Amino acid sequence: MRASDVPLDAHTFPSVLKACSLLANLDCGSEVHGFAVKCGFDSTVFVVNSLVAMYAKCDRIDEARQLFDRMIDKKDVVSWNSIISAYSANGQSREAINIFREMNKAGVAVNSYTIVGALQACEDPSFVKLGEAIHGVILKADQQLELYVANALLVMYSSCGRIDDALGIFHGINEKDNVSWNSMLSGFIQNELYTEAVEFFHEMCEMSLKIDEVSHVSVLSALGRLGNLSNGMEVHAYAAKRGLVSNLQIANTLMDMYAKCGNVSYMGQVFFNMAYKDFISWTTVIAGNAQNSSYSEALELFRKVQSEGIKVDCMMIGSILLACGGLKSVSHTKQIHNYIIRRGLFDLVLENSLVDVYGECGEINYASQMFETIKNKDVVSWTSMVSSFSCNGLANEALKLSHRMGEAGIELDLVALLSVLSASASLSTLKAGKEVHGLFIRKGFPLERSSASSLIDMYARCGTVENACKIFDYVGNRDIVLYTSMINAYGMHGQGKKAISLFEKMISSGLVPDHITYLALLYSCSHSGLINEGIEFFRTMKSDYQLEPWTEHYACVVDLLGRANCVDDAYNFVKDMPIEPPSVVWCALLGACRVHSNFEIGEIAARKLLELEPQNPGNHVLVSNVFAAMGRWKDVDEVRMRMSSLGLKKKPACSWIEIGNKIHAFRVQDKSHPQSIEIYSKVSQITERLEKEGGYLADTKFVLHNMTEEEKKKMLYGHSERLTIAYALIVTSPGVPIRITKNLRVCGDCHTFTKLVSKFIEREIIVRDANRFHHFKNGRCSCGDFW
DNA sequence: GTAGGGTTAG
Repeated sequence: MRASDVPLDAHTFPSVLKACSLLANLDCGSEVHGFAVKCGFDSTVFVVNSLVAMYAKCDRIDEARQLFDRMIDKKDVVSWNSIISAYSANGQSREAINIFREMNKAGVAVNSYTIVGALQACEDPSFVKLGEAIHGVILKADQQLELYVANALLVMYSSCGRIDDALGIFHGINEKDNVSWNSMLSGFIQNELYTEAVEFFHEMCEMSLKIDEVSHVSVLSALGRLGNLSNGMEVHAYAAKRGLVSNLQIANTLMDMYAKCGNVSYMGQVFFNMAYKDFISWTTVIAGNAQNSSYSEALELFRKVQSEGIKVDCMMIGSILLACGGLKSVSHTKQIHNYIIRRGLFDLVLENSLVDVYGECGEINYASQMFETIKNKDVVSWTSMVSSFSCNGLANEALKLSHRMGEAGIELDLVALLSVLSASASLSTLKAGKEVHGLFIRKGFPLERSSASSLIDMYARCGTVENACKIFDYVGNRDIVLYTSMINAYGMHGQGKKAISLFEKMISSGLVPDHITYLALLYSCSHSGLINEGIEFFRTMKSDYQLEPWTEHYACVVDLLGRANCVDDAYNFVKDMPIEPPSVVWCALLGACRVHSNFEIGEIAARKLLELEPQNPGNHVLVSNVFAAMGRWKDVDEVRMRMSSLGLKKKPACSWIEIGNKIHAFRVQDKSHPQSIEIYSKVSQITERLEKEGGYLADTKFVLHNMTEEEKKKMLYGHSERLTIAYALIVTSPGVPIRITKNLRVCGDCHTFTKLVSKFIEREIIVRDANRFHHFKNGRCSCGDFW
């Protein structure tokens, strides 16, 4: 239609503008605005009102506001209502409420449209008080709530987390319509009450209400979050029967449901069958792949998005970054980072994700640079950086950063506290861990689920299994995660019998163990030398609970057989594995060969290990240790040469102890400590005493260098754990247990040395090495000399 | 001129 061809009536404009609004087509809308000006209708109130609504729907709230302001005293109630709902729909609650107040002050009589608009603004929980006040006013004026108003009240309460009030409104509505039912349904979902949502949906079905597209979308999203695949498929079939699968939003939600239920192939089928896909379809399918570890597929889909010119937004990039993190691929991450910069797609979520993903890729410098450039760091930014430090072995930096976070005035939430807790646990710093425990209490976080499990883990890893036990006893509602953490805690400390009886208690309380529970249990058995029990548990996990063992479970059994000096059986077991044995299994076998001096199988395991993971310096060190123990120096040299030709460096050994508020760390042959002279003389003094009283004889086969016996002995005296023990004996009082942490495994000679110290100097010593705890007491160690 | 639905993060 052209303004010049047809004489236009002012009443034509609202309907045309309505069409523009529905299509969110700003170009058309502006053109119509132009016509209106040309025709001189741009001061006709109902035309301007429609223009205001159109601009608001097209995300041009400022243009809408200008038009509204220009009307001055011509505004009618519709004008006020339009601008209020425009601001509400735009999430600008504060502005909507200001105008609502201004309108009241101006003495304009409000109607139900006004109330609905104002209530929408109160969907922001910080304005719920005003919402309540409006509710009160309406109740006074009318006995019976108008349906639109009642529905808006319902939504307002459920958005503010007041599901009971929402239900109250819902039940008070006499003539409920679809919107009432669907709003209630999505209210449950907003408040994470997914089971209730599904029950409510069934109630809707039973009452043979019209289940429309919106109801389908809602219930599918609830089923996805519950991971309820079978019901999800039922709803899918139901929707298909009614021809609703061609609905774009239903198809998108179906994909999300399948992804959240872990079924990528069903998701793919829906995607493939969609006749029309929007960019949310692509985002959903990319996110679904990334969440289900199909990282390369996610990246492949993103390439297609780019080549087909499909719209890309921050959410889509967020999922791509998840895939980059899963692949631990620095190059992909950098590519996406550049893409974000080129397209100007930055938002806080993406910046935070980049910190996280660079951390996961082991690029702590990039993570840190990214973190520093974020202008308005929120608690997620800080937490991402803390976990990046933590998962890259920089737990000390993680703790320091958590203090900076507090100083920056950031309120630590549950996730932040959990990541700080895990940093304290990996450092074994009981003091820091206890501080975080204190924060949990002060901030009023309930001791349950993830917080309780993490605290148990922290106390266990900090060497105080008693405290772990106290937490466990305190928690009333125990799930398998909690039991598993506690079983693991006992296992770490060589208290296998307690682990088993806790497992039995768990079974009798009606809980069903999973793979992780069995892993903790088998690990406990192997670390306590409970060989027959462990092998029996390995059998029952399959027969009683249909759990197909993972490679880690196989590794535990190899370890168990190795302890029983059944190295041949262990090797046969490995050969009979239904899956290709991974490095953990060969590692366990190699350990058995070392202890029982089985050179033949040891050699096979060593070669396999180096073949599978040639880039892991730890494996080379382990293999060269075993060759050294066999006295095969030629092979030791060969492994070392290979290491250096691959550019691999041995991780330097380090041990540390917490004294007062300070962590004292020692490296091999470390002379940097201020009391270094005193420490070395303490080592000689103890060594002499142990030689005399305990018959200690330095076992130089643990020195992996070719040098004279005297030089080798000197090397042993400078081992990091020995320096730490000597320092602890200088600065702590008799009778106080000594708790030491070491980043690698304890060497055999240090193990003997520590046992003797525990007997002749009468000191309990607890050492946490890379694998487990050693409790040295009265000349014995809880590991039974097998580690 | 009013209301309800789908995709991202530590």
